[in-house]
Amino acid sequence: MAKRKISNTLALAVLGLLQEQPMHPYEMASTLRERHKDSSFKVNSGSLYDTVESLVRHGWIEPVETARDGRRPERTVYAVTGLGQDEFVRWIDELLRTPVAEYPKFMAAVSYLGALGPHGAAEALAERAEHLARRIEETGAVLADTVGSGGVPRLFMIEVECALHAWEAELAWTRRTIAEIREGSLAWPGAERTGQGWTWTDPTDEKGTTR
Amino acid sequence: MAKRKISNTLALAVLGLLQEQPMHPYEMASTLRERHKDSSFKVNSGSLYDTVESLVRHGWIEPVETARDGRRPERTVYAVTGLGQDEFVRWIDELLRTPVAEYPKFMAAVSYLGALGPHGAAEALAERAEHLARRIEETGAVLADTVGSGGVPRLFMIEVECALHAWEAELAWTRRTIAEIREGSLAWPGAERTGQGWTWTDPTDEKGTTR
DNA sequence: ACCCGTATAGTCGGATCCGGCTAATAGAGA
DNA sequence: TCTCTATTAGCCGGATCCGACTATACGGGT
Repeated sequence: MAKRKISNTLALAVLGLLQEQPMHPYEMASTLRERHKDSSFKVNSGSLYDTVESLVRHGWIEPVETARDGRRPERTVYAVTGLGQDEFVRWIDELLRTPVAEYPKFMAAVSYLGALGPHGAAEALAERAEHLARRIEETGAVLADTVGSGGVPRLFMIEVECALHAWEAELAWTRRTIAEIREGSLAWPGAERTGQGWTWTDPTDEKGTTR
Repeated sequence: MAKRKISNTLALAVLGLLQEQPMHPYEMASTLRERHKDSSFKVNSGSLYDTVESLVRHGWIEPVETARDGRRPERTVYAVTGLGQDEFVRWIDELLRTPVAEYPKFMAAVSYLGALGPHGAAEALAERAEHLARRIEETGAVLADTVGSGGVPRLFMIEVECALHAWEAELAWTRRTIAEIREGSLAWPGAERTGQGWTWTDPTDEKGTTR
């Protein structure tokens, strides 16, 4: 599959907002935050202006007016073009259809879980589990009093449900792994590379070397 | 929490490898690929050399020799320093303990699931589900014939189990959502923004609600 | 003997990203 | 009335990242 000319998903958010009505960048940022979309998109004002400019260059959006209130910096209002409208839908479709490799920080750390030793690893994972549990609870509450109260249709916050589900899975894995470490069912070899391949010490076997 | 001076996790991979023995960058890349660590770290040769240089600047690693075989480009071999060793452990600990916001492409797309309409959305999700299922199967197979055969201790590929778990959760959510769309239990309001707020058509209620 | 694909090893320029900055206004409080 | 902070709005320099490229060596086929 050919690479997309614009890959930053913040551009997708911009396109989404302009689908509703023309806006200036600052309003995009505040609207995204208001709607809790800042948990699915990294809303950074610096990147936002770059992104908008890039969308203009590609002809997906265009400036429609530049207004000025008093002596405040002038705001440029943008609207989506026909091309932008099409690309918006095509892009979403593509992102949904084809999973792409992502590299979450957590995976990186889990790769080297061994380095902390069984005790340290369980400790660290336990703290993460607490954070996750708290975050899940908080997000659940937000969801309950926006969608739950009927203020916003469920579809408009479906990504929050999705994220919640993902965190729950991560929490489950984390807790299970802590348990396995503590009960010893996850063997903790000391890693040593000797010439070709690996040598490690099986903890069930007494003469162990640790690095 | 103060921001880390180096945030690219590829640096963590480098540190991890140099924990075992000194190496030159090209060997790091091939070792990572050999051990399937390239699914947790984005191994890009360009980034790798930049990363190594940055680690040197920070004094976490240092060049120990520059060898040359025949007329091939010379290779610089690096080793981890004491500082680098400490930081390695501290960094892993921090990454495990505190979850940070990440912005997967999938979440971005799910945010605008509505734009595809119920039919298109279910279609797209269904294709994703197939891809995910295939990937899970393939990865499971790899895991089985590396760890399963006893060639490598389980701890050394624990991140693969973790990723597998995450994909399974994503697949479950995806399938459940497809089902909800198809059976109509996920209401599909037509989004229209009228002046302030939205108006949407609630399929159960005839006269739209406004927010 | 020659060609082609792959492995080895690394460089470089340009695109992207982001944090920190400016600057004006509105409103709260002393 | 005067200062202090928050909000509105956007800009910019430097750090980071990555794809595309160079160049040599090696092994196998024809």
